[in-house]
Amino acid sequence: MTHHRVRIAPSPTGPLHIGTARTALFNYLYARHTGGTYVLRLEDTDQARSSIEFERDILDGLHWLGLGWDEGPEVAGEAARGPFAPYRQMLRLPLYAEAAERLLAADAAYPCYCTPEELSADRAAQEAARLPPRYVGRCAGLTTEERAARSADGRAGALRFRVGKGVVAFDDVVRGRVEFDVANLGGDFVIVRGDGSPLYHFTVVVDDAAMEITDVIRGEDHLSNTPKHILLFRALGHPEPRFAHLPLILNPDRTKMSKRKSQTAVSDYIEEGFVREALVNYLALLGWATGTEEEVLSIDEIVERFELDQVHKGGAVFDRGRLEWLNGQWIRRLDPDDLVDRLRPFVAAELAAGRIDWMPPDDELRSLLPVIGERLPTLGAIGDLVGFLWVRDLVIEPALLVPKRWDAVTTKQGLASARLVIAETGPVSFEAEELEPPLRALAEEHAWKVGDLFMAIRVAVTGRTATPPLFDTLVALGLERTLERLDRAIAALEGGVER
RNA sequence: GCCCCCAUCGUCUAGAGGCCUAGGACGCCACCCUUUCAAGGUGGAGAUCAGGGGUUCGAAUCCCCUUGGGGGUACCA
Repeated sequence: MTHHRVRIAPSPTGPLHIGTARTALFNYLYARHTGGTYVLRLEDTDQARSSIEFERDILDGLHWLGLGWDEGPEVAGEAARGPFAPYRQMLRLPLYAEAAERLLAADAAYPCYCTPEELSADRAAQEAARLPPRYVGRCAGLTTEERAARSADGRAGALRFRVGKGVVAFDDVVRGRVEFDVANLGGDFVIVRGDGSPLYHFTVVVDDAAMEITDVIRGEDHLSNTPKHILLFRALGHPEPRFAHLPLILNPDRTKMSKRKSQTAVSDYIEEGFVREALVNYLALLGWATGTEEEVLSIDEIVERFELDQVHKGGAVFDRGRLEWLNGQWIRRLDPDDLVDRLRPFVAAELAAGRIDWMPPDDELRSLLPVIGERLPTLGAIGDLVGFLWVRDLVIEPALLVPKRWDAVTTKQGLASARLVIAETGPVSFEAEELEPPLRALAEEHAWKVGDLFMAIRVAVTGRTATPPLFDTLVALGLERTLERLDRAIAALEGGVER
């Protein structure tokens, strides 16, 4: 049995994209399922667009998701670990130069001196003639003397790979047999720029060969590039890996998921309070299914069940609603202490934003868990849900105070008598179970609907109509602050309310 | 334009010739629970399996065509 080596090769030209995360996940799943090796390689040859900030965002994001790799740079900007180091393409330049030299020596590639103007003129002419764009091969047959003359002119030669003739076929693990006629590849393509820097199609093959990658698992957008890669593998004298092209993640309009039409940055999902378990679970189920009716799965359970050849062929629309549902499932499954740890930064963010006035201690947060857990679609929703617990002066919309069936006078009377009842229970016995019966009795005594009474109290102490259960909320607030808020609400009702 | 890929409820999917009068999940609707909101439970609407031809005793499943959608066509990755 072969030892599988797979890789994720992100380009630090933008923040970690949901699609990259999914590709990373599938590589991870495959490596772990087969007991193989999972490599991370940074493809930073586009120096104009690459940055260390993006590199950090990508590595941190993948770590956050729990998709650790066996070889590659652990931390942005730092050296990599593994037998094939370095794992950052800008540090591997000599390797590409050497490979380019070999291809040139074998005449598998040749220097091309065409100017951008010539090239775009060619393209324009082809377009006018309604022909597919392709390199015309102006420099393909240059003699050594002609090449020397052009170099002497000071023209920088790019290196073009000879595409040749024939059909390239391969067996894609998810798609089956795929064939391309080399004639449709667009002619000889550039592998090294005029300035000597190598291009993607070239570096990816040189590195996959050097790093002994056995299975290339990537997005479907690379399917049409695969014949170029295969040709390069052959020219370099290296056996071709197996290829598996994953279906794309789509915008709601079924085009390739993009920043323009969807939220694509993993960091944005983290900031909203999605948990890694849910994101991983959701992403794994985009384009793959267990074949059973299991839906909520941990990453280990997914590793166990994952099979690359069960991956779907068709693209999948990113459905945020389903992700939110899974997020709720996972929030409810988390260990309480873990959940407190994860919630804390979101409460801190509320404080930093000035939406609350102080930071609750961990044990307070923890005691709240039973009533807030099932009400949090995301961790970031905690402020909206119970932020009222940690503000000094609650702002209440007076009109909200009066239940639909009541008027201001009744509300005032209701709150005042409720205040009396609550005060009587005293601080020692201020518990949910003790608060409810007397308040219900109060409603009955006045022939009020309990819902109306409870709603008036709810709004008075929280400022909202949707909250966790009322009595748990009162206990969380404490006797003193409960009474204080009731007093303020009663005062606000003075002189009636417009509605 | 050319090349390649794809096609089951709105969405994610089960389905590898008879088990399918097509199953599950999200979302939606109703009911139950209930002090609000959730969560949970029960039920419902929702797919002539893109369309048309074949193959076969039998096709969502195999083949062909059409249509539709997507991706790729750079001295980007």
